[in-house]
Amino acid sequence: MTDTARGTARRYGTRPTMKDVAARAGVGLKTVSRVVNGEPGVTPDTERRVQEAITTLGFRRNDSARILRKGRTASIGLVLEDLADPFYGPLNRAVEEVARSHGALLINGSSAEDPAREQELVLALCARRVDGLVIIPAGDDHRYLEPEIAAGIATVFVDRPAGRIDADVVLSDSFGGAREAVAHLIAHGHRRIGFIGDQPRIHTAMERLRGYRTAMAEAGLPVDASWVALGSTAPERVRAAAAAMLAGPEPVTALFSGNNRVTVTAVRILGERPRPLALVGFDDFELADLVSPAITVVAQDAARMGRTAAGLLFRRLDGIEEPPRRVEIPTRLITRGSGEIPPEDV
Amino acid sequence: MTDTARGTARRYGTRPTMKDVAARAGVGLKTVSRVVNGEPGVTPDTERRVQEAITTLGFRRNDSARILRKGRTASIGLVLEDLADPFYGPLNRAVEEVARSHGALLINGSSAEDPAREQELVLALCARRVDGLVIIPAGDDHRYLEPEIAAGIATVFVDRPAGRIDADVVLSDSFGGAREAVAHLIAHGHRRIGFIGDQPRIHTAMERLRGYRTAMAEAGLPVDASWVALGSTAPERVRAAAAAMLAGPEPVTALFSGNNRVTVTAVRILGERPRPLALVGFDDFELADLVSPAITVVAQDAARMGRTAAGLLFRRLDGIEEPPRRVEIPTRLITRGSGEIPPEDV
DNA sequence: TAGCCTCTAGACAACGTTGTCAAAAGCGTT
DNA sequence: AACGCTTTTGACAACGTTGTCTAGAGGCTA
Repeated sequence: MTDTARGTARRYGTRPTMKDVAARAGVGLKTVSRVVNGEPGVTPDTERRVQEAITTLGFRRNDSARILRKGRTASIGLVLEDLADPFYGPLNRAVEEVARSHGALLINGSSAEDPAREQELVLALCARRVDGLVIIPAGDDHRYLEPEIAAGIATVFVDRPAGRIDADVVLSDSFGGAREAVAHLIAHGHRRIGFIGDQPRIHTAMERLRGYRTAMAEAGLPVDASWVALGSTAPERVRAAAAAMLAGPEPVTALFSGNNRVTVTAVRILGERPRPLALVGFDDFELADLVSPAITVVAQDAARMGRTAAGLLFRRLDGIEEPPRRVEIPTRLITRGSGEIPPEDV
Repeated sequence: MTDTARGTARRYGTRPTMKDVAARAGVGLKTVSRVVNGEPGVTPDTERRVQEAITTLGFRRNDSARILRKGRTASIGLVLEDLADPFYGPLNRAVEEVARSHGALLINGSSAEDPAREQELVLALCARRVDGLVIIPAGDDHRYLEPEIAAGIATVFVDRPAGRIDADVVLSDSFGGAREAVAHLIAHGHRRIGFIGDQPRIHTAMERLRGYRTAMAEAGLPVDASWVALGSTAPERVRAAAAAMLAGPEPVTALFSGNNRVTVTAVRILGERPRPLALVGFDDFELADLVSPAITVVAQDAARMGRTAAGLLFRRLDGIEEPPRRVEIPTRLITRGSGEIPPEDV
């Protein structure tokens, strides 16, 4: 093969470069670059020759080199808590769609709710020079991001606010949603209501607790210390918390669960009890209408949160300068039955 | 500031490079590289000076440049059908974990079940020179990947086999699972069983259909053409298909649903009917035990599929040469009630 | 003290692309 | 036939890192 002699042969594991294509087509390097990028100023005839060489050699532009040269990577990073959590699926997908519409790829990873791992992941993404970051924070101190932001990496936080730095953030109205949920239970006659939520260091957990307390206070109801349980969302912990609230002479007659994992466990507990227990869960889930009783929930619009966050990110990337924004996405109470069980039935 | 004069000042949006660090620390470029990468042959004193400069300037290695130089990107691509589909959550997460344990990042995207979009996404990942790809194929012709594979990009297909190329693939035992499911219904007395599955161009849909037909044939049961409906998994389509099977003088007495989206709709339909209908679904889902009746399913181990696929990928990346493998992950029938309803009750 | 060896350090090229600039070619006008 | 203009083309440097190679410093032995 003449190519071998010319030095444009392909060894296994070695890819042809623009130089190879140029040699093959008998044109200059830059001309190949122009063809590959659809830049003007190339004769149809030359273009054809280059295209031919590209096809024969199986050339594909090396974006690593392009990125190095251009400075922009056309990729954004998404750091969330757990890729397997159904709550993040629609959010993930929404961010991807927006990225795609801007021609960017999505690099993502799970922090597993571990601040150290979050930081490690975020900095790895920064080293890759992603153009921007969408972060569902696990930690509560993000000052480590300051040099990165100063260097131009746009950053938007979702679901929970950033810690100790000023950045865009998109939140659900946790406080309002929780307050509405608890007020709903109170309206149906409950006076002793338990709250099982996520770890206290998680912002949304505290906001939902605040909503709970506010609704109780507004109704003039006292809150017994034993009615509030914050901590891990592991089923055993949730079971233990629920058992504690349901024991004793004055058990709670209704439960407000702070997120979808807690809710699922709570539904299981309900199913095992002889008599129903009123329940409202924060965050909707598939089939919530099919279990019996159907579960009343405070629904968050995860897809909208993702879209909003990614939209904000690309606004920044498009160079729009404005002070950091805080966007709150409203929640919606969906009544299905479990929240409307009166205390007498419990 | 002396730095300005020296040319090592930081402008907004410009990051310090190793050159800047070197100038600041008064050492050579390569020495900085050695410190950054923990290579030996640097005096403790020199190392300290370099570290100091790194911290002051807020330097972070540019991995784009590193990748260009080294040829490996330490990242793998994952292309799946829909990031928001709960079935892919655990798979996604499992792949991520394996990637992480190998020090690689995960770039992913949804094909939305569109072959053209799959190809576009895959080729974009190849242009980024990911080290390997895990693909849940939407298309049925993957010859476009040949040059990429020849160039050394490792590729593993999951859930469905590759089309017209020879590559590693990790599958569920769709045939066996379906056969077992239908045999289970037959064992409970059903003779007219409907199958609602995914589009015929999807490999798993056909395999499950084959399992269905085999089980029926093995029991000596005829299959009426109207009992089989392949197509979109949109709720309306599934409803229409079910309605057709349940109409007429000889309606089906049991339903076998070909994937979890179909199952969810089928559960809804069941709930709306005055009398129960036997149902077995392919693919487990959260709360399948809590709806009533609880749903009997053929469970796939998505996490194991992801782990296996990623494991295979990294084996290839570690240079292990062997002919393409086809791994089949067994399924498991989980009986919960809906599959054990006898035909008389229907 | 000369000779040799080891260890630290830096100069330089290379990875594959794109931006800049200048040369060459084509064409119409005078 | 000479000039100027536009269009096409390619040479070259640069992006920020790492691998190779060599120089210099320092210590040890003969």
